[in-house]
Amino acid sequence: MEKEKLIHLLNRIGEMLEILGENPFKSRSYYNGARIIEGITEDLKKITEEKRWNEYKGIGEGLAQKISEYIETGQIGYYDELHEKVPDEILEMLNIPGLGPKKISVLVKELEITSIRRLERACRENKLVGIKGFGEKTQENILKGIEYLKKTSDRHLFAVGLANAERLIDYLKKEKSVEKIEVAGSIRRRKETVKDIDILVQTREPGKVSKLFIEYPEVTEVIAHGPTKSSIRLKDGLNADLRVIKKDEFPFALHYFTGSKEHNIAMRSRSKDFGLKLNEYGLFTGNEEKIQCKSEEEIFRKLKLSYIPPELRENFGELDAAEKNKIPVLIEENDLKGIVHVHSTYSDGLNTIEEMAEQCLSLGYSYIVFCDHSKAAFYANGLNEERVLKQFEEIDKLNKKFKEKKFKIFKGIESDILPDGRLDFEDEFLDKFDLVVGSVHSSFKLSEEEMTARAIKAINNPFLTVLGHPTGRLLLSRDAYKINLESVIEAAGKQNVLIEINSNPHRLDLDWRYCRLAKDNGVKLMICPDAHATKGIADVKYGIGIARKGWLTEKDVMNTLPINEFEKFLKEHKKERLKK
DNA sequence: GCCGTTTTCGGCCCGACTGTTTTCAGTCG
Repeated sequence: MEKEKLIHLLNRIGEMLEILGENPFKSRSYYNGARIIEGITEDLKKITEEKRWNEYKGIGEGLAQKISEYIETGQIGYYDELHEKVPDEILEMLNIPGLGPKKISVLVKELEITSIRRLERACRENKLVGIKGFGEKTQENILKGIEYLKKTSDRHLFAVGLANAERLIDYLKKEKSVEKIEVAGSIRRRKETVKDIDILVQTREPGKVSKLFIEYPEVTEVIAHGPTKSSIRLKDGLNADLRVIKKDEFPFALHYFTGSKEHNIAMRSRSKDFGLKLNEYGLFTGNEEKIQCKSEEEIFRKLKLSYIPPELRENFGELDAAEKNKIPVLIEENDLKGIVHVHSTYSDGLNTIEEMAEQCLSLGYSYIVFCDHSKAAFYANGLNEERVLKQFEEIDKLNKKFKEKKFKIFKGIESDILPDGRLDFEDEFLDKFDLVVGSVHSSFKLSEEEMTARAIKAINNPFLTVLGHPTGRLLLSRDAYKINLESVIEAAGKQNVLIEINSNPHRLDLDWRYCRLAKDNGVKLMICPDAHATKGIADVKYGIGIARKGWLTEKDVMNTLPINEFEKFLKEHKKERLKK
C-alpha cells in the first residue's frame, strides 16, 4: 500500500536524522508525521490535491511539501539525499537493544562499522573496548542484543503478550505483600501487537517482589534490576518490566505507563496549560505542591476531562472528546449475545456443529451462526450445494433439541469472493442462508483498483450480509492485500452491508483505525471469532478490544442483539437489501 | 520540523537505569 511506504519513508528520515546527529526534535517531527498519516483514513491524494495538509496539527510546511511530493511522484528527494549518507544496513543497527543513534554514529566514524554483520565481528575481535564511551560491558550487551535480534522479532501478537502478562501476574501474586498489581502499556491499551509487558506493583516489600520477579521460571535474561524498576527477557522472546510504585503515586504511574507516549505528551502539555506539571509521580502545581488523586478518573477530572478508557489513549482525538464530554460508552465483552462466523467439521473446523453450539451455550450466548467455507475454497474442504443442504438438515434437527434451552443455530456460509467479485453460489442458493459472509481467500496479488472493485462488486450483491476480514492481513506475517478501504467502507455504507471485525488474534481485521470511519459511514459491524474449534470462540474478546479501540458502542455491533431481535434483524436486513 | 490569545524565536515531557565515567551521556519507555 502506498500509504505504508510513505509512513516507512518518514520514519526512516527520522532515524537517519538521528544518526546524523541532527536536532532530535526534527526527527521527532518526522516520526510524529508518520503517526499522523497512520491515523488518517481519508484519501491522501485528495488531501494533497485540495491542499488541506494544514488542517492536520503536527504537519507543517516542510512535511506537507514532502508528503505531497511523495503522493505526486512516489518518492521523496530529501529521503534519497539522506539515504546516500546513511544506508539501510546502518539503520538496521538501531534494532539492536541498547544501541542508539549516538553510539552507532561513533562506531561508523571510529571503526567504519556499517552493518550488523561487521558489528558482530568487531565485538568478537574485542575492537569496541577502548573507544570513548564504550567498555567491555557495552560490547557484551551489543553481542547479546544481536543474538536476541536473530532469535526474535521485536513485536508479538497481543494474545501472546496478554497470556504472558496474566501468567506473570498470577506468579507475582503469590507474594503476600503485593497490595495491587496491574498490567499497563500497550497490553492495557489493547494494541493488536505489543512489544513488551509493563507490570506495576504496589507493595510494602519492594525488594522481595523484585527478587521474585527476576527469579520467574520463564526468565532467560535479567536486563536491569534497580530499586524501582526491573527488566527481564522471557522465553517467549518478549521483555517484561516491573515497576514498584508507592501507594499515593499508583494512579499517576498507571496512567503514565499505560501511555501511549503520544497521549502522555498531550496530557502533559494540557497540564502545562493549567500551570500544572504531570509525571509518573503525580500532578504538581507551580510550587511543586502535589494535587492528590485517588484514581485515573480523578487525574482526568483535575484536567477538566472526562474519563478516557485506556483503549482510546492514542492521541487520536480523545482529549478533545473528553473535554466536550463526548467519550462514548464503549462496547463490553458481555454485550455480545451471539457468536457469528464459526466453522465446523463440515469444512475445516475441528469440532462438530453440536460441540460448537454446546460451547456457545455454556459460555452464555444464545445463538450461533455457522459459516463454513464454500465450494471455491477446496483447500479448506469447502461445501458444495449438496453438502450445505445436508448441514441444514443437521442444524434443523439440533435446533429442535436446543429450543427448550432458548438457544438457536443459524444457517450461514463464508462464501468466497471470486477474483471478479462474484460470490461462489448462485443467488437463488444464497437466498437459503440466514446470513452470508463474503471473504477473499485467493488472488491476493490483484492491483489496488482490481481488489477494491472486487470487494465492491461483492458488496453490491444483495445476498451479502457481512464483508469478512476486509484486508486479509495476518499480523506479523502477511501484509494486507492492496485495497482502498475508504471506498470499500463507503460502498458498504451505501449498500447497508456489515463489516466483520475478525477476532482471530492473527487477523484483528477490520483494523481499529478504520472502525470510526465505518461508523461515520453508517456501517454496522459484527464481531466474529472465525473459530475453527471450540477453543477459538473465546477469541471474540480480542475483537471487543479492537472495537473499543475503534470507539464503538454496543449499538454499532449487531451481534449484541438478543436472539429475537437478531433474528428479526436478519430477515429485515435481507428484505431491505433486495428492495434496493 | 512544528508551533504560538505572552511568542515568528526559542522552546519542544521527563525520569530510571546502565555503563563509563569522577559528574555524565546514552538509551529506553
